[in-house]
Amino acid sequence: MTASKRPARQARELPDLPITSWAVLGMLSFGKPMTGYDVKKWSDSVLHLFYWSPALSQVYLELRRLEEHGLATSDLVTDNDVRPRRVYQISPEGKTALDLWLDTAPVEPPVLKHTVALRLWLGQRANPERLRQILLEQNERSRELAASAERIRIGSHRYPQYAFQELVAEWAQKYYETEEKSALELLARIEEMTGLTEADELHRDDNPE
Amino acid sequence: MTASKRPARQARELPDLPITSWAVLGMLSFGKPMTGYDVKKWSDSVLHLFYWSPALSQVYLELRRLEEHGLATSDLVTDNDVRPRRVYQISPEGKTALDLWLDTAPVEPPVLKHTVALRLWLGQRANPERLRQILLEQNERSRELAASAERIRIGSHRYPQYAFQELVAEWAQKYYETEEKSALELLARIEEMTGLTEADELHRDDNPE
DNA sequence: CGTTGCATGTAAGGTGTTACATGATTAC
DNA sequence: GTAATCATGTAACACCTTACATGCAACG
Repeated sequence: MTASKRPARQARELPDLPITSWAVLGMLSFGKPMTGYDVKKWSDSVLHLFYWSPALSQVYLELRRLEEHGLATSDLVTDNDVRPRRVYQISPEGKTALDLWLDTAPVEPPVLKHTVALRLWLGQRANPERLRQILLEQNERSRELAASAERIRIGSHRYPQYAFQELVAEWAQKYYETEEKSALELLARIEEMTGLTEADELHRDDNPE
Repeated sequence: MTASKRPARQARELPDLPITSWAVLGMLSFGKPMTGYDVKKWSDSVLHLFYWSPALSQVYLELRRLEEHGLATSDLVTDNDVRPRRVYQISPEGKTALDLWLDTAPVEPPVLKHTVALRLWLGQRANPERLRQILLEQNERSRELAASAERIRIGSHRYPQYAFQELVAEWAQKYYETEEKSALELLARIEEMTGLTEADELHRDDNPE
C-alpha cells in the first residue's frame, strides 16, 4: 500500500499515535489534573474493564509523548519539600485532537485474547479435572469484574456529566455477568462430555489421532 | 523477583514460551502436518474467534522456535519442482510439553481491548451521529463473526474427536451474538441520551467541565 | 493477462513488559 | 517498625507488526 506519505489534508492534522495514547489523553479529557501514578490507578480500576491497563512505565512514556506533541501540559507541584510530582493536564490542542480522533479515526476491531477458550479448545488433550478448575477460576474472576463494574456504575450514577461512563460501566457489568454464566454453562457441558468419555474409555485403548 | 534461573525442578521442564507458541503448538497437536501458511489460514478462520491471529511472519518465527526446542519437526516437501514447502508436525516431546503446559501453566486473565467501548466511554466529547455509526459497524462485525463461528460449529459437528472445538465454536457464536445485541442496545440508549442532550442544549450555553 | 492464492522469509521498528533504583509518607 | 502507598523514572528486552523481496500456479 502507498498510504505512508500523504501531505497535510486539513489544517488539523492528527498525530499518528497508538490507541494507548488516545486512551490516556481521554482520561485527561475528563478535566482532573493527574500524575502518572493517578492515571495508572484509574486505568487499573476502570479502563481495565473494557480496554487494558498499561504498565506504569508505559503510562509515564505516554504522558511524555502527549506533552511532546503539545496535547498535554505538565506542572511540577511541590506541596511541602517532598519530591515534586509532575501533574498533567489536557491542552486545548489536546481536546481538538481527541475530538478529531474520535470523529475520524477508523475503529479497529476489538481484540479478544481469551486464554480460557484457548485451553478449552485444546481440551481433548487436557485433564478434565484441570478444565473444571480453570472454568471455576474464570467464573470467579468474571464475578469480581462484574462487581467492580457495578460499583463504578453506581458511583457515576446521577451525575449527568458521567452518563457515558455510567453507560459503559453498565455494559461492562453485563459483559462480565455473561462471562460468569458462560463459564458455568461450559462447566456443565464438560461434565457431560467427560462423563461420556470416561464411559467410552472402557471400550477404548488409545487416543485416536 | 528471582524467578530467572531456577534449576530443573522436574524431569519434565517446560520451556518458557509466549502463549502464541503454545497456541501454534496446539494447532499442530490436532495431528495434521502444516506449513506456516496453513497455520496462518487456520489461525485467521478459527483461532481468531477467541484468541487472535498472529502475523504470518510471526507464525514462521514460532514454528522455527518450536523446532529449536524440539517440540516440532519439519520436513521439506517437494511435490513437483516447485519451491519446496516446509511442513511442520508436533513431536512426542511437543505433545508432552503441551500436556504439561495445559496442566500446570497459570491461566492469565483474558485480555479485552474493546475499541468500541473506549470510544463510547469518551462519548461525551464525540459526535452522536459518529457513535451511531460506530455501533452499527460493531453490530455488523459481530454478526459476521457469529456467522463464522456457526459455520465452524456445524463443520465440526458429529465428529466426536472435535467435540472441544465444537464446544468453543458454540461458545464463540453465543459470545458474538451477545456482542451483536449489545451494540444495538447501546445504540438505543444513546439515542435516548443524545435526544435528551439536544433538548437540554436549548437551555445551556457551554459544556460543563 | 491480471489478480488471487500459495509459499517463505528478512529487516526495521514500534509497542509494551519486567526488573531495577530510589525514597518519602501513612497506616497498622 | 514494617508494610503498603505514593511517586518517578531508566534499562533491557521480548513480542509482534508492517514493509519488502520473491516467484509459481490457477482462475477468470
